[in-house]
Amino acid sequence: MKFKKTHQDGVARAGIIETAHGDIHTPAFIPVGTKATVKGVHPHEVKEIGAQAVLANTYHLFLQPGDDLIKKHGGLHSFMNWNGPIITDSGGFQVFSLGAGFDKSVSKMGEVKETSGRTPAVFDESVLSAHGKLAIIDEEGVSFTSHIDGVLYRFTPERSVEIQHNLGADIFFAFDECTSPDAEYEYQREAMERTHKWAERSLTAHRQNLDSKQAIFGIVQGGRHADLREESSKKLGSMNFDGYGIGGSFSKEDLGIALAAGLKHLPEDKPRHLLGIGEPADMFEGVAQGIDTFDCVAATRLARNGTAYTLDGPIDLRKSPFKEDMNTIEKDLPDSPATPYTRAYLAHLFRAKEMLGGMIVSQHNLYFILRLVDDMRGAIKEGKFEEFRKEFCDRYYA
RNA sequence: GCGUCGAUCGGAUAGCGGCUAUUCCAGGAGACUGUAACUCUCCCGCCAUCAGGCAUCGUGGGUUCGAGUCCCUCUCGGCGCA
Repeated sequence: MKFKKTHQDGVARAGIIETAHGDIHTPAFIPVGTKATVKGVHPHEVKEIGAQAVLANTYHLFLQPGDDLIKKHGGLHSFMNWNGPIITDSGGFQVFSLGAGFDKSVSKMGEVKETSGRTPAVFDESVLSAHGKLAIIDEEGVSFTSHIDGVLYRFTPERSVEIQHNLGADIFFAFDECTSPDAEYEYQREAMERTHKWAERSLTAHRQNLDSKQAIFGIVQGGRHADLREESSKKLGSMNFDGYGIGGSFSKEDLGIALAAGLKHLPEDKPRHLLGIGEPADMFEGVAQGIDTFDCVAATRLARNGTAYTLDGPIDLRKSPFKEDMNTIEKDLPDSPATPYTRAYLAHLFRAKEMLGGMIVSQHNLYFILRLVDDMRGAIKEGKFEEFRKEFCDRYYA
């Protein structure tokens, strides 16, 4: 993998990530295909809509169908019939969503509230069940029970690298710990330091495999604390990763601060990915601060739940006003895959629980977000990024 | 006509003498950012200063400390026999 920066507009930048399976022109949005499928959208449609790459998940594919099977199949590209670039996430986010975030209403951008919960360093089924969680973290790694069949497994940084080698993505992430936004400062520091150690172990494990042509990205953590973020970026930036991810969760207001501090000491000539962020305003902020790529489930999840992006903000097609709305989702995006359909038809599909509704809107939402980031790239090349940002946001958030 | 069974929120249901009448669907309003998510939450008789208050199980009576639950009347409907 190679990265070339081609344009600069303030701190925002445009460039090209070259992989064995093709180029990614950045800034770019990478659709999420957790279980080797972008939910509800055919691979050829994902391509036609304009996706340059997809992002799959180590945890999910390890559990089902198993990384060995995918290796036997010839790797993820062959398995899912996607011949473009593929990125795999390490499973670190699942440590959060199945551990600290389990059975709580904490999400990636959740409200911040203080609690005193600490994560025990012991692990077996009884401890897991006693804590009502599916994952427990210790210094060496994470023990977790499968959400599918309850079997106990263990991930370490080395194991995550091994699995991701079997999956064979062009780019993969080092195993990290994604903390809850409501964890206290001391825990954020502890988790960040653990993530740093895991990053070193991941890097070492990866470089030992001389046959691998895969690129490895390290993940900056530190929660919503600027000092931790800066420390994390300094530490990770000094390691020889091929690129970097900005991970974790933070309240919406803190995203800008976490980005500024988290990107501060990363090398300019390596790509930066902002993990799990896909709201337009947040992506504008990311690009403005020098982020090159994003991935996010929002486009497809919202779509399956009936919400479609429009240039005037999201609309929930299940709501009563759309029952007899004969307009298309977004008349100002005539090339959207959803253009041939009226809001009334889509509203009907959702009410009738027909899967086609979610499929069409998934395509539309992906098209909307992909195009938005493409337009950001175009604006950077013309030196008009901030103008484009203002123009879009003035209408979208009006 | 006789007998019998039944009538509970828009629909379907639970409820067999004891707090606030159950659940599902439909309807309404929200949520969703490295996907345990085609999911989840709340509302769905009336009033409400959001604490609560007042109603209500086809109708009208009755028994009882207490009735959707038991008894009688009527109305409507299903079934059976004439």
